[in-house]
Amino acid sequence: MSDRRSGLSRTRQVGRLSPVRRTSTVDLIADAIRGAIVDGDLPPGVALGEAELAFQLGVSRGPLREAMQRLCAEGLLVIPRRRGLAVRIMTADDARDIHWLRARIETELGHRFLARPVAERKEMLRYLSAEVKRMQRALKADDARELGDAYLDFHRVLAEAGGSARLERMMGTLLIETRLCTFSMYAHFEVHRDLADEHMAMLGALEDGDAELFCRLLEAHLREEVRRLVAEPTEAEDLEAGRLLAETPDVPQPLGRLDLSEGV
Amino acid sequence: MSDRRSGLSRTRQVGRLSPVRRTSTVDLIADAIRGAIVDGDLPPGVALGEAELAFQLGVSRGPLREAMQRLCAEGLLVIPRRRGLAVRIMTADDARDIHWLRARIETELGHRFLARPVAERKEMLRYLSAEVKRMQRALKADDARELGDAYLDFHRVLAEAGGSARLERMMGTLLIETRLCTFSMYAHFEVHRDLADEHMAMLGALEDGDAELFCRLLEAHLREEVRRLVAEPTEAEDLEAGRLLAETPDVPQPLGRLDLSEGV
DNA sequence: GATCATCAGATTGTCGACAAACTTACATTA
DNA sequence: TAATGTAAGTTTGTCGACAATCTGATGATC
Repeated sequence: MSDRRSGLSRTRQVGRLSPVRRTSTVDLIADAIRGAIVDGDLPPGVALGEAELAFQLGVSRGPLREAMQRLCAEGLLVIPRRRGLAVRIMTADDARDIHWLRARIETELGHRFLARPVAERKEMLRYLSAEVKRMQRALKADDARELGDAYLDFHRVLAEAGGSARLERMMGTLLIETRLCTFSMYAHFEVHRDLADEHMAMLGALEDGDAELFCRLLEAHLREEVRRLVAEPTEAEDLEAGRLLAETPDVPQPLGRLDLSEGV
Repeated sequence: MSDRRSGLSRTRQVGRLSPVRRTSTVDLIADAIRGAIVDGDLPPGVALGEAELAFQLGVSRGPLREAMQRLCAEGLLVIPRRRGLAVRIMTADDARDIHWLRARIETELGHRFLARPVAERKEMLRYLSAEVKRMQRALKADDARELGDAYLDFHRVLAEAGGSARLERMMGTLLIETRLCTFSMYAHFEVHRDLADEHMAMLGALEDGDAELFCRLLEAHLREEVRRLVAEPTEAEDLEAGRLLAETPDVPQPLGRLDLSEGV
């Protein structure tokens, strides 16, 4: 079977060359849009035209539509027939669902984390600690956006600890959806003063190897997060999926700095 | 805000009309391919050309490529650069991962199921019971394919009990991946004689409202399933992602009955 | 005055075509 | 004989264009 790799298999392989990561245009576009969503440059519910978006990204409509389908499968975009696309608006039910799922997944991630060898754990703890410090700095600077980014990255690191690509992907999507909840409810970044402290406590539990405490803290945090989200009733709340685009302003908004730097 | 729905909001709404489900071509294609994967018409790892596939489906390459991206996001397809597409080959690690995730999700589904009102539960129990009977019939007839389908449907019904679209979608993908595991390891449908009995027991636990027993039975079943899958070492096992397509025969195989009946 | 029909405008869904990239096979050379 | 260089062939990635469809508004009718 392996004689197919004729030339290579008999040649001595020196060093350890990792395979080149060649990303397709569709990947680039999907990442750009995903990033724009996370950054808040594409607010939920705003109707976007394909042609306009494709022009801004510097690609034609073909690859853009392919990327749209991928993001739609992730649940980040809605594609109403013949109405372009729009970032999905999260409802209170979505918020509950997302945070409930995250609780189930992340508590398990905590267990998986603590099941790893100490060396790996130490390295990850460094990363986690760095993110907590980032939260603290952002809090001092009153930088809601930076705070939110550090928050997402903290949980992303946690997701990596699971050692399952499938799980990591799920968490990645859930985290973006989490932010979409914020945007859908508040329409802007929001500072929570106790966020850093909560995560400092979680980090401590992981350092101490106390799985149960970690789970308790995490679930409390997520519950609190949901409470904050659904307590504040906004216009987004009573939007149903069906008339998702009804509220969008007629003037197509400028998209902010959407850029696909190296694409063509 | 609601005055946008001018004509309708003032008209008396008779009966309960559910919104028309207008499926796009991309949806149709994605469903067709998904179905072909589940039916085993598209075996894992076989390289497929876009043009050929598009022709068989009676569509052009544009929509097909969009559908490909969606299925790729679901983890069912791999799209190597400039090599067309192929159904993903599941490894032993994948099998473990999938079944582990299913255990986490489905035990929770059991709890959610038992938390529902009795009336709803009864109806779902009928569906579940029907699937178990289907398994028994298939077992008598030695129909591996029918058995497998009933198995998937049983767990699909369970997924619906969760009341979370997000969770249902995850489970849907995981179930297809489960079948992909079978195809990847055995390359054909496989009859397990105790499948019906195992599910009969689970059904009984749900009828009795015994959540703990249900979870125990379910986890035992999934563990057993993994054992069966990884115990049988096949050529698919030692295939790594990188040379996924290396083994594909040079003759592009006929795709079986891939059909998009109503598409154009 | 409200409802319905008609029409123009704009946008999407789909297709066909071209060029670039990759694979495979063959010839050449050490 | 094995490895390298070259070339042809095939397939993808991308783009531009056309037609079908939907939206929104205007005008006619009861």
